[in-house]
Amino acid sequence: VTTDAPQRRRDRLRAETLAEIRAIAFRQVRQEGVGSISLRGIAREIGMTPGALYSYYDTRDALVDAMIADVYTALAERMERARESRPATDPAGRVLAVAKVYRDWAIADPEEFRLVYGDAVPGYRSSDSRPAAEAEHRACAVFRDLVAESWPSASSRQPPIGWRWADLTSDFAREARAVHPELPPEAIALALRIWGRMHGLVALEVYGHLVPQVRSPAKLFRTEMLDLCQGLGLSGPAD
Amino acid sequence: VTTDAPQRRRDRLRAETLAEIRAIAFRQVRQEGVGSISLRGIAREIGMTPGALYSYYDTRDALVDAMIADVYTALAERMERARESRPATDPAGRVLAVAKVYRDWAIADPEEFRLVYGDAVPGYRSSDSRPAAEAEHRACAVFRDLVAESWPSASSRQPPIGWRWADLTSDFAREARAVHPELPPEAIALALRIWGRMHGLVALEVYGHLVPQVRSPAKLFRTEMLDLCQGLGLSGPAD
DNA sequence: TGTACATCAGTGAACGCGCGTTCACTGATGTAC
DNA sequence: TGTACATCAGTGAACGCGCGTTCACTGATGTAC
Repeated sequence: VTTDAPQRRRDRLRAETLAEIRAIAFRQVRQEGVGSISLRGIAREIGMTPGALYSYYDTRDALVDAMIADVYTALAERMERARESRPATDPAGRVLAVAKVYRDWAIADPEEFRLVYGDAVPGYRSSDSRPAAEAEHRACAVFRDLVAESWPSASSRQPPIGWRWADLTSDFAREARAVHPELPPEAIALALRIWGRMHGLVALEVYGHLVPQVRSPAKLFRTEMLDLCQGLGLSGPAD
Repeated sequence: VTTDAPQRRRDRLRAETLAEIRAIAFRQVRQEGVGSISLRGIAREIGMTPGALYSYYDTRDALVDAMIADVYTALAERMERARESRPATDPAGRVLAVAKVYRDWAIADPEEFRLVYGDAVPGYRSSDSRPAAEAEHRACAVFRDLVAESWPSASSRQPPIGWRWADLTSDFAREARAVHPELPPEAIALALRIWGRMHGLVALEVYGHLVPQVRSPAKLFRTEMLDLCQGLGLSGPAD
């Protein structure tokens, strides 16, 4: 046991440093904005030489990737928990809970929102970071599950546009059919539409486009989400 | 007449150079992305010294301001024309026409979309550019007018959340009441919600978040817009 | 317990880069008599 | 028509800046006998 304790000590220190780098990077993003993530800035704040960071992240974009994955994963988890915070017998409550988490997250930390859903960093190109893709996948799954619960009442209210499985990407369609064999492609399209609907007002707000018009964006968002539930044929949340 | 012709010649040349600067800036935005607008890059391409640009724009941000105003104004005009491309007796057609213009514009030139609705440029802070604010105002007015035409059928379908004029900014509320005295604050909130609804899927698409899921984002968008019309109590467009 | 060696976190200095902005200037274009 | 002057577009060089990244190195931490 004692033989590998020292080894573990180094590992632990390394993990701590990694966490510290990320923490400082996040603080900078929150304070300076997403446009000013820089290794040199982080190095300065952590009290390290810029070069030293390269034993932790191969490149600046790798760090950004990791940050995006972190943020997106945390969001997906919160969305999952939000959905489960209401009983399955209260589908409207579930929709509203997820919506609230989505907006609260974005408004509490707009720069994190920008990191995930905006331009990220000047030179940065996404590089198909696997963890970020997985987080997005989980978030989508939440919308899909919400639809599954609402489908009994929502199905009859869909616009008259036929959807085929081929309209979705094959991976996405395959998994949807595996998890919810009872759902038609229209339902999956609906899930994406719900996502878009939550996203729209939040994106406008984060980028400052609602400020000149509305005093209470939260109320606007809630109105929109109640309208959404209505359109799904759900009665109001069981509050 | 001949006395000020030479004066005019210089003015004309100056105006041409101004236009050329902007044109090149736009080309760079479209090709290199919104993150790489730089005076030096423009100077290089136009065949000028960087310093020379300072007799045309006081600062880099002034140029960005002007570009945003240009783009946003063009969008607003297209939206206005789209609305008027259908008769007032076809409110659904008008909504769909505006929606189509909004998405087509964004997809044809994603970088212009980013310029207006995204992070713009790294160091850039908006500086409350008047022309851009006016363009946004015009775009909002289009949504407001769409609602005015749909309100007879839409009013009874609003979610049960009371809106007061005080929930809107005073300028915005004042003008809305002047132009459409018959509309309640709920209608104005609805206009903003419609904007958000068009914006959501488009923003997700532009930033690459629909690619992994859906093969035909255009169809998804159209489905959503038909659902929107349905929710407004409008019958299908008179096609 | 003590010594010889291996690992590895972090240093310090340098590389080349592109950026926004300023400023004294040149030389062509236009103006006034 | 011709000359002296004013305007003004654009030059060229420099300023200071911060960035990502590389690399030979030091010195502490851990390992093996």
